[in-house]
Amino acid sequence: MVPKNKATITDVARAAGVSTATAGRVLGGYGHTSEDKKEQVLKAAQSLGYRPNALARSLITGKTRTLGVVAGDIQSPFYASVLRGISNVAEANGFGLLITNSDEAQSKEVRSVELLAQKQVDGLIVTPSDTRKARHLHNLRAMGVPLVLIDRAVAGLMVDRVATDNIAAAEHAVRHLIAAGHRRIGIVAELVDEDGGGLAAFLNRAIAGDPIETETLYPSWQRLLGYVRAHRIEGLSVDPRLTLRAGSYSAQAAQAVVPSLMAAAEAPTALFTTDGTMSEGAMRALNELQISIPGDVSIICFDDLDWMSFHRPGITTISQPRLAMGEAAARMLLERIRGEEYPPRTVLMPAELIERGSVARL
Amino acid sequence: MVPKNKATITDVARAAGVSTATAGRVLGGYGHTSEDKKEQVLKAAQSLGYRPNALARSLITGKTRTLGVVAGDIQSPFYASVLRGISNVAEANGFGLLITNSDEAQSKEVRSVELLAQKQVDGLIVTPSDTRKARHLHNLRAMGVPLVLIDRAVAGLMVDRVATDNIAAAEHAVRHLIAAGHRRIGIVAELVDEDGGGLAAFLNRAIAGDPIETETLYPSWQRLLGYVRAHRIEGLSVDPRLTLRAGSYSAQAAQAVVPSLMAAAEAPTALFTTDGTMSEGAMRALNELQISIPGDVSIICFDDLDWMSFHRPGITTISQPRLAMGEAAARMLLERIRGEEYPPRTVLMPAELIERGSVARL
DNA sequence: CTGATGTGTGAGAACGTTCTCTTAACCGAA
DNA sequence: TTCGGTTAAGAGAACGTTCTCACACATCAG
Repeated sequence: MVPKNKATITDVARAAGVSTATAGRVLGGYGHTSEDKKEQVLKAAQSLGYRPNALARSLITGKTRTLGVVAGDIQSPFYASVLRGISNVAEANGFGLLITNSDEAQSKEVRSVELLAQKQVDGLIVTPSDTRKARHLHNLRAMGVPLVLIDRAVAGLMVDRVATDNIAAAEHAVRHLIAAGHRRIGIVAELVDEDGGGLAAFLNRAIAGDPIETETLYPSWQRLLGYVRAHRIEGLSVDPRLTLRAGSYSAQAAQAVVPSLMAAAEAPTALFTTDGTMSEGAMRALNELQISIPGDVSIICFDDLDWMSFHRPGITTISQPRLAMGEAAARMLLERIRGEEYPPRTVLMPAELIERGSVARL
Repeated sequence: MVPKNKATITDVARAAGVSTATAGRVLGGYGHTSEDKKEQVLKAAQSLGYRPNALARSLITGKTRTLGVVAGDIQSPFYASVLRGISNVAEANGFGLLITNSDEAQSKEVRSVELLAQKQVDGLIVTPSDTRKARHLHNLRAMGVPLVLIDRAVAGLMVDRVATDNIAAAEHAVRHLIAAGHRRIGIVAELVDEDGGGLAAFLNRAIAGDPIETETLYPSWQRLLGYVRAHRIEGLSVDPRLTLRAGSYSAQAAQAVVPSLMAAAEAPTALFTTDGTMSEGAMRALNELQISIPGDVSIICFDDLDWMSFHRPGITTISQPRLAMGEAAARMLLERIRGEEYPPRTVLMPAELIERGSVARL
């Protein structure tokens, strides 16, 4: 029996012959009620098909039991996995999930945050699209809205954060290539929006070993830094011509930038791609150029995608724990929502090198 | 200037020296207000950092401008793309998106729907995990909650629905294999929860050309039906031993079931996998068995995944418009929410055969 | 017997909006 | 002048809950 027009707590109270207060106590599970009244109310609720209105409840309690997420693009394997991780712990705690895409554009991110804030989410998980300016995020903090950052940091924004240890992971990958005898290693990276004077200046500082503020670096720059550090450690010089900047976050951009490098006089013997999208673009380019792996060129990719294990040859990758990152972020956010107080925490998750068949020994 | 404690419309009204009614009219954009009052209110709102509380608004208007989605698993490429499509039109219309996973388990689906209903979403998009019984969905209809189904139908539930034309697409794929000279074609399908007497009985009815209620068939069964029909049309008999049922929706299950078939006395010369997950499992198995494509076996996959275009050889696939499906579903839902009345619509989207290099001519 | 403590119940306020009424002013037409 | 219509603005109800308060009635220690 499902009535067409929804029953409210007042209807239930009337049907059960009690006050709305008592009905609320039974149905909301707070306060004290006698067994018989409880039974009456429950029976009335059942027969009326009562469903609590979370809106009204939230309005008065000030809690929505809803988390807001601003992801770059739900569709990409990275965000899809992270979201699943977030969803797992949200669900386990009875929280809903309001999800938006920023497409890595700050204007969209700002609109998303505004939407989520108006809907009164209890907390937000954001992958900020700009690591420098982010007034909307500072505002959230000032308003006391719990906030957790994933994958990127924001300068001066002291909040919880979870990310991969990009520098160490990239360094590990490149040293693995060097250990296999490779001396000319190309890097295919997004490297959008250079901060502090462009790619050349960054490379010079990195090569010279100058101190660099790594926290607020974009992941692709961090991975480039790891690449440079690996060279330094192994006593190799870095050839800037081997640094391929896609300039935007798309497989097309990566694909477009690879051929020139491979056709160069001194082509690299190995490639390091700095994320799943770059990997896809690079693979597309190599496929079109009929370059064989690892015969003509070796490759290590950042982020282990499904196909890499059954591709021939298997692709050697840096596997980052995407699901666990989402879960960690959600758990940290829930702690903040519960009111637990810590100094802002940064969780750097280790990535794992998975050796398959895409790296040749020279 | 961002005040710590949030300002309400009452605060704004007081600061502007008007009634809450007038402030509401300005800030909510309804009714009439004079220019000077409007200016005062806007200025007050600005300086107080006023942000409307969507909860309170929704409570009284009865509209939340939020869509609920119950997907199987956000993480899978299929759902990720569909969700992105939904998200695109939701966002364009100023709607939020509350997303949950069912993992294809009805118990979780029921809990998800309950959560979303309590949060008073204006409408729901669901990929029902059970096409037979779905009381919770019938209840929604009875309560007048707009509902759109994706990918699957539910027996007796007359609501809008968008899906791929699975039977035609599968038939097309298998006929393509037959045209290439293949006579023994294996099918790798999920085929969970047989309805009406199991796989053998279903095959017999399909082979005999008996009428079959196709609407409420699960996609993998529909694709199996297309497979059988292709054989009928081409005058070939169907060998039930070539029907591989994974029995659950996971790549592992698909992977586990392939080796026996390939080792059989009369192994198939071609394989048809009925979805992305089955494709992945089959590819894993073939890779482990060192079976080469298309030399040892040809393959056509259902659902075009990213890697299929740069895999060597390129994988010939049936490409279904996942993004467009999500967009269509969201658009239909928004129409219903706006109150437009039609008889329940079923949108069957055509899938496209993309020829690449995984099918050999015999 | 008194006071303190705890349980059970209801009346009514509160949450932050929008909605419904009412009043008032103004305008032009009868 | 009177009437109807439009525009502007405020008072207060309404949405469906939970919260606060008050009160009645136990029970129990001193």
